[in-house]
Amino acid sequence: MATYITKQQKAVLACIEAHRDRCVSAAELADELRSRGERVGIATVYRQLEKLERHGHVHKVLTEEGAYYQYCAHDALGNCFLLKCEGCGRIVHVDCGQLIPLYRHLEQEHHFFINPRRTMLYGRCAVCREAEK
Amino acid sequence: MATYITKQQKAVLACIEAHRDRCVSAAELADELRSRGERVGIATVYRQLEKLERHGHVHKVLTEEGAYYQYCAHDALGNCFLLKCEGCGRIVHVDCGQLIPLYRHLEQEHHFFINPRRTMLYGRCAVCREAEK
DNA sequence: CTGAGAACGATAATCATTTTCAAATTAGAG
DNA sequence: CTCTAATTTGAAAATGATTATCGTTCTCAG
Repeated sequence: MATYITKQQKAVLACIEAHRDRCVSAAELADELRSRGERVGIATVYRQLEKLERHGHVHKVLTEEGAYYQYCAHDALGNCFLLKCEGCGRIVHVDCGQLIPLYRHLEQEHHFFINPRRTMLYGRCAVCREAEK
Repeated sequence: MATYITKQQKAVLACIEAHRDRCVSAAELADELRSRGERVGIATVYRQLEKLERHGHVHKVLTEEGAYYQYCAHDALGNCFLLKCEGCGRIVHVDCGQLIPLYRHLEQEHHFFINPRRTMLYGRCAVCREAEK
């Protein structure tokens, strides 16, 4: 066998899945798991998150304060992309076909093949935009 | 007076401005400045980059390998965006209007206002794509 | 039940970035 | 030009998130 299924593995997946739309750091996840009585080292949390990211179950988001992770349902890919508000930090999932023409253009004219799982657009959500006036 | 104008300040700005479309790390900038005979410490490079970013002269890009900086002419925005190849790590600077319809769509339908300076699309460049077959 | 291989966790190592602080630099006043 | 106070610098130490190490523990096919 190539892979063992461990209780830590399940625990990390379950914990990040429980958060759904919120982004959490590795440290937050570790703290939460420990407060539930799970015995999980921070290194394992990082290892699991990396594996989950490779398999497309989790999005990794880079920020000034370090990396954040977010659960990502398998079926919502392809037409789905991510927006992150620079104001409130919230990550918005948008599921619409508007990106397809852009992806096609980049492939044909610029020979670049987008990975939607990894791509995040930055900007301001309506609330923060309004608040700044 | 609130601010002194130093030669290091001018040197950092001139150096990153000379790169225009390329992204450079703080270490690369420092090396280049030193190879030109400038006496500049790495801490000062970081300090100047931070100041330049605050003033909107420079665009900071976060990657797995650390931060990259790119000179940003005030007028050349909107139509330009960044692609990063997950294979070779190269950052491609694309200047075309193809993103405009998407931005407009996001504003009108999803009430989200994109910041092109922060946004980076991830994927595979033609070379890496080909090499993987 | 067993053992080889996989995963674990504590801790050390890494490395980009930030902070510290004495010395050097700047610019306005005299 | 000279003096001085405030700012900036750079070498080195500190920080802090992430990764690597390695002996121990766990998993599961046989």
